[in-house]
Amino acid sequence: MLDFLGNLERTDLCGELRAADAGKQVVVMGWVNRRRDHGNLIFLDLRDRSGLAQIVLDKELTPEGHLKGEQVRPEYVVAAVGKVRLRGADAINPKMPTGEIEIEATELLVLNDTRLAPFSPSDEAIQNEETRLKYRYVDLRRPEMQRNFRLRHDITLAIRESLSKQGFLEIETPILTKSTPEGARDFLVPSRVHPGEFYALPQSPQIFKQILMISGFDRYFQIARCFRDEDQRADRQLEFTQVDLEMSFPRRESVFEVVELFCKAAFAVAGVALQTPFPRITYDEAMKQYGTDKPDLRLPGLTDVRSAFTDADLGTLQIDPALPVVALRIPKVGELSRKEREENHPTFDSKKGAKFIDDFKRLAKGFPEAAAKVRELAGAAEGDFVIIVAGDPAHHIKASDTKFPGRLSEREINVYAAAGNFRSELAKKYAEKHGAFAITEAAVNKTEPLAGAAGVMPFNPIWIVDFPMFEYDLADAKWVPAHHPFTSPYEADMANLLTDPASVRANCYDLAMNGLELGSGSIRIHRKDVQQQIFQSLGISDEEAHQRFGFFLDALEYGTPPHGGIALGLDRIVMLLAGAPSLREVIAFPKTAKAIDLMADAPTTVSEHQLKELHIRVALKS
RNA sequence: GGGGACGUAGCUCAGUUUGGUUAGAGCGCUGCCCUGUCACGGCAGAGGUCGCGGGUUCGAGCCCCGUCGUCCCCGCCA
Repeated sequence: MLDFLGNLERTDLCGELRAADAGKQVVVMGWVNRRRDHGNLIFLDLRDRSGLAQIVLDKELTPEGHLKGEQVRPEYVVAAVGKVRLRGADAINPKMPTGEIEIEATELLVLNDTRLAPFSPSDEAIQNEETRLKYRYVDLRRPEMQRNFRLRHDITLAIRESLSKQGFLEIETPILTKSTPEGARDFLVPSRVHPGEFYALPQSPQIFKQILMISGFDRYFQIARCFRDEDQRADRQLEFTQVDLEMSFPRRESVFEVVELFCKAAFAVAGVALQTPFPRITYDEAMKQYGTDKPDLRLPGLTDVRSAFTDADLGTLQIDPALPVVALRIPKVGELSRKEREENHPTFDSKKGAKFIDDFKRLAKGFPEAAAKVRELAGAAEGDFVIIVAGDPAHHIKASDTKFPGRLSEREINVYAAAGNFRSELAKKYAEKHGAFAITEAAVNKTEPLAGAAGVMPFNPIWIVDFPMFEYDLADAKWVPAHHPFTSPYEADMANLLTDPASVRANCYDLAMNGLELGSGSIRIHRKDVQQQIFQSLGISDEEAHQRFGFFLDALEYGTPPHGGIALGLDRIVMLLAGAPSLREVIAFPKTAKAIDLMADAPTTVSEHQLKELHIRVALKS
């Protein structure tokens, strides 16, 4: 028999009660976490979002309450009325924050019962994702999840506060907007009123925020939902949230300062201190030193070890002498057996036209000097695992060898990237041995700080700058923008737009942290003549440009101030600070890798009637 | 679109190597007992389309083919 709540009002949250509350008359409400029935004495652990408190139901004190206590089961929703009392010295539970007290109930109301859940929020073991997502409401009751969303709230609030203080206005932009053929696949929404026409969900508020600058808002931000219809990853969902901002009259440094300030505030609420300014690295240097444009600074980077080998050595080893020869080093891994090394081999992306040497004993037999020099150059200590990655002349790949002065060739980038991928995969695999990630775990779990490798911080932000403006498309033999076409080139490089596109650097920047891309932005083009030059260098006619971005190009002609901005992945920031392995841990209702909402059961087919109203006919591929 | 891992009780998993009687364990669940537990304890019990379909075989959880689902990765993500 269930009880009504009536006029009963909650006075306290379970997890907040302390010894100082002893003697206080309280009403607490929540879920039964566990029940321990001793016959005439029943203990309930009552859980609400603040934590647990023990309720005691004594048959002598409250025969009715005790009777109800016999009936309740885990996850029943109950209200307990009673008095907080200190536990006897031998009954104190030091493992619980509320372990010094308990609530001596005089009344127990059973507000709701429950079907047997497929798992219990009090379970320690991680459930399989399918079950967790289907019964997300139960999953979200788990203290870890409650903590993640409290953290997400606190971070979002800190960012809003920081940006507001820095003079940014939060302005909403449309969710139903116009499809632009650039970038990712759009989600389309059919128009009922306009047969055959579609809105698109925004991939980002990019064009709108630029128009807000033209509109004179000077500093805009938005915690913006974005939609991209692409395949998912652990750090990528179809819909995700960006901290999106744009500012007028900025130097690049002004954007960096704004971001560094709000990041500092956001990380501070998680108890993490970030050092500002964040370090910077050029795109080329990032590729050379880390083999990626989102480096993880917690581990040593790549080392150029070309000088350790003579041309003859490289010939014997069948290494391309014109391509980079780099060493990657994973500290403290110790000696690996042949079998252990071979298990790592599938991790290496051989499609990039690179090869590796991980058998140093064998290398040292044939090339003792080179092997020693490589370890010396890489700064390898005893027990550090070193691998050489180099170009494989035998492996033909579709990549350009064309060397544009001052720029890495595609094949060079491929060798660095193969080394970079291998580095981060091995770093993950041997995390326990090198210990460089433990300091991050300790920081997010707020346990005692562990000693990481010397100088290693738990979170390592870094700005990546000086990206190339264009990439060469081999298939179509033309230059294509590496970024969206409103990204400004450096003023100094503009003269080369048509004569030497390879040398043009984009005035854009990425923020990376611990191997994750956190954000990306740029100083935009604000002048019509520059925009035209860019289109011209991309081979886009005026007519075509207007068809694709018409309204925006119009707006550009009405007094556009110099402006620029950035967007940071809020979900990824929270994921990092929560120490979560996937975005799904910090998004309340995420989708699976196949883009399904297992709880709501979306997507689904819709009725003929709905389709008809939208002028849509479904034609499935047979 | 491609590659890989996984799928056995409500949950976590063992059993699959080498096919062979009635498929097991822990937790949870149900009933009874228990006044100081907090992962309470004790006794008894229920619970299985071994993801699904097909094949091989005297016989399939185990072998083969297909398929579905979850996860990870490549492609993709201006």
